[in-house]
Amino acid sequence: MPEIAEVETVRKTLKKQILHKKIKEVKVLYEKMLESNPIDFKKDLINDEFIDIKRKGKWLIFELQNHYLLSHLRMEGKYFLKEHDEPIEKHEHIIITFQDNTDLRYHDTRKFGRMNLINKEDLETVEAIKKQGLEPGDEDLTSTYLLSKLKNKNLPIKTILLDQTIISGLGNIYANEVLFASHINPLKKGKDITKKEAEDIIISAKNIIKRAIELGGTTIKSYTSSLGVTGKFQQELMVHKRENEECKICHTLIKNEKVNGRSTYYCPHCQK
DNA sequence: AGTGCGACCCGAACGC
DNA sequence: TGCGTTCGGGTCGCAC
Repeated sequence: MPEIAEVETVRKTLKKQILHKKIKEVKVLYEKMLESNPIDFKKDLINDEFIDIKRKGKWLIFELQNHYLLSHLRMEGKYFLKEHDEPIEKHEHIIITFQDNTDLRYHDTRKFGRMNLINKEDLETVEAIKKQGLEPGDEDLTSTYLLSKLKNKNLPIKTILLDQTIISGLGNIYANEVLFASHINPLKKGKDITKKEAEDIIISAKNIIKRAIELGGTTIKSYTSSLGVTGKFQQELMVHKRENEECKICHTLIKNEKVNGRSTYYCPHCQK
């Protein structure tokens, strides 16, 4: 499932391959995928071209001459580049065809991903983008910032780390890994996090995300595509998806329990 | 305002 | 074997 590292990898990979190619056809095979009206979506994309691809948190922001295409991959979204004459596969929902007869195809098994085509001047008004917090790669993300957000919070720190308005881009996998690296129990309440612990969280988040991006993301499920995006970070996971396996540090069995409805993996010995 | 939870999806895993 | 059921996961929107 794509987290920020995968999204960043997709951004970089696509950027090398689709910029400045004129769009000649757009197929929308699953309309609920779009926040926009499908008719306008097609009309506005055709004859335009991608001129840059940016990212905000887990949102991909495709810049065109006149619009931005916002795309969130959620759990299973993937982009493939294919020749236009290749058969359309079951879960390909949006197909953008370029003048050179190559397709950019959006594939999403569970149909959870979303796209939104907006006018350029409206980017600042899109709530989903506007409310994103600081990113792990952002210099302004400091323990002071995090502590200010944790003050008075009764929620478990694990839940808070998933709140994209505080830290943008940490998903379930990285939240589990960051807390392991910081030796913090996932259930510890936000308001009880110390300055030292907040520092550990920030340092771990920055390191883990940086490392994951270097390795091209996590991708538990195999994710080979025509883009050549294959995550290697899963080999470095310390707790995530390792229930009842030994902790790589102390050999205690890793636990998995739901915290606010989300699978939470931790070492009961290393994360007291 | 802060918090909790169902809905959105469908393949995989599980139960019988 | 084959059927039916349950589960998961990021985000939104609604209820409290």
